Amino acid sequence: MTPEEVAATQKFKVGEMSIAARTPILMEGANSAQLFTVLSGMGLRYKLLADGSRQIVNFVLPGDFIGLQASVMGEMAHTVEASTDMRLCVFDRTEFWTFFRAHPERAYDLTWLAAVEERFLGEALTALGQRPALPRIVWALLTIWERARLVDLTEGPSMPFPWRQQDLADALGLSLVHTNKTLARLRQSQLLTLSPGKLTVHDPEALRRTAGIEEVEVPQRPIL
Amino acid sequence: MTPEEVAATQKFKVGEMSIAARTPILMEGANSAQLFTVLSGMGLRYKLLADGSRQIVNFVLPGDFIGLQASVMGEMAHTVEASTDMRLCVFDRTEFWTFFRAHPERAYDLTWLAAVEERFLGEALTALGQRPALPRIVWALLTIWERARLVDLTEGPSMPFPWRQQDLADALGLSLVHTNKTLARLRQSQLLTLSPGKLTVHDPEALRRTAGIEEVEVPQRPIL
DNA sequence: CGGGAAGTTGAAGCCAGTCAAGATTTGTGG
DNA sequence: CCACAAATCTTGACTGGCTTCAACTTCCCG
Repeated sequence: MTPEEVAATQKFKVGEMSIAARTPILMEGANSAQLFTVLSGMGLRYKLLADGSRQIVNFVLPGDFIGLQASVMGEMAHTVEASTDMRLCVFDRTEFWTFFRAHPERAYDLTWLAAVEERFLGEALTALGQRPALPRIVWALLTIWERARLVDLTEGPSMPFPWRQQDLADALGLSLVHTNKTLARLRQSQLLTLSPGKLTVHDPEALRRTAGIEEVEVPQRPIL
Repeated sequence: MTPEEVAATQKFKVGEMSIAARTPILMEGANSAQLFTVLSGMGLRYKLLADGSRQIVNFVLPGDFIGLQASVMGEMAHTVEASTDMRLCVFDRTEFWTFFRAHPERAYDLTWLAAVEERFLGEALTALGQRPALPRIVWALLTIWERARLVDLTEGPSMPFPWRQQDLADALGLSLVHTNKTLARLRQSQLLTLSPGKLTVHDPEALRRTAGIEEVEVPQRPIL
């Protein structure tokens, strides 16, 4: 961005906002007047079904954009919830589109962000549809870990992991019990350790090989 | 669109193109100079894995937009292939962005299309992650059927279905055998008939109930 | 220190995968 | 127009990865 663009973007930032852990940010079906960029903290996107089951659609990290669906389609297709305390950059929806009409490059970035999410969901779908439990879990954790690296959340091989095993299970379409047992196997193989609050990836290369994963490529993306 | 907008859009249409059934339109990893809107015919989006398995990411119907990922991220994350003969409206990528800078409303539409795809993939992920085989198949077929209705491909309760059972299986993460047996059960229950080339939905309401699906809502979306 | 949430582990059962063979349809060359 | 081959669909039998059920342990936090 040029300095002028940054200034213009700043002008449309309504403010910042703190959210406590375990609090919903946007609910499924909501048509919020606000949009957010995550400044810090982590969260979850999920859908709830009538029978009480839950599908976690993605994990939310700093830099993520929240509320695009509501802006463009009129309502969110999933709920977004804070897993840790979060700080959000708040934009106003109406101003937002005014801003975009004036800055087509930002519209391009927005489309880019949507395309990145689409791409990720395609990969997630492939993991759920085609991979057995162990490679599926490896794929998910490696992907989160790579994303965390890009936003500097890692300390060497480790990163904060504020999610429960139940969350991971709900993301991957596995039962909690099987998820737990598979994580135990991974821990014993010394390739990866998931302990409460912390994920450590000891050998990404070996993990990729044992799980038959070609590569975990997190695409470059713009930040608003 | 206003008449002027239609005219401007027409100007950036490079031409039309016919594609034979079973021909790839855009390959995974490709960075095409062209974008397409489907005028007629049906296709598939899919990803291939190293072990030879295949995940079908979506079914392609008239009105669908192809090539957004390559435009914005530099490469396609999946392959798009024609299942029937198709006619495509061709746009040039470079001109395209020029056009969009001049017409922000079209940029809005593009983002909308990306958001619709993101929403669909979230629902597909939920189906694969949370639903057993029978409701999963019902969800997929009802969704395709509703989409087909919106573009007037249905004749009463029926629609052309150019895909094999193997395609459906690869879309839903099920084996061909189990897909076949589940389809047989649905046929016997008189709710739905899938025969080669033709899908007939006899009782959408009852299907939704037996499959525990709240509603199949295909969001409104712009067409370029 | 007590209670609730999260993590762990074992046992039993089932949904869906795999293997295998046959039936049906489609396409094609003689 | 027929005959053969290839692709797709169908069905049965067996197997196994994952789910469910259940109990126990560990970790927090008030």
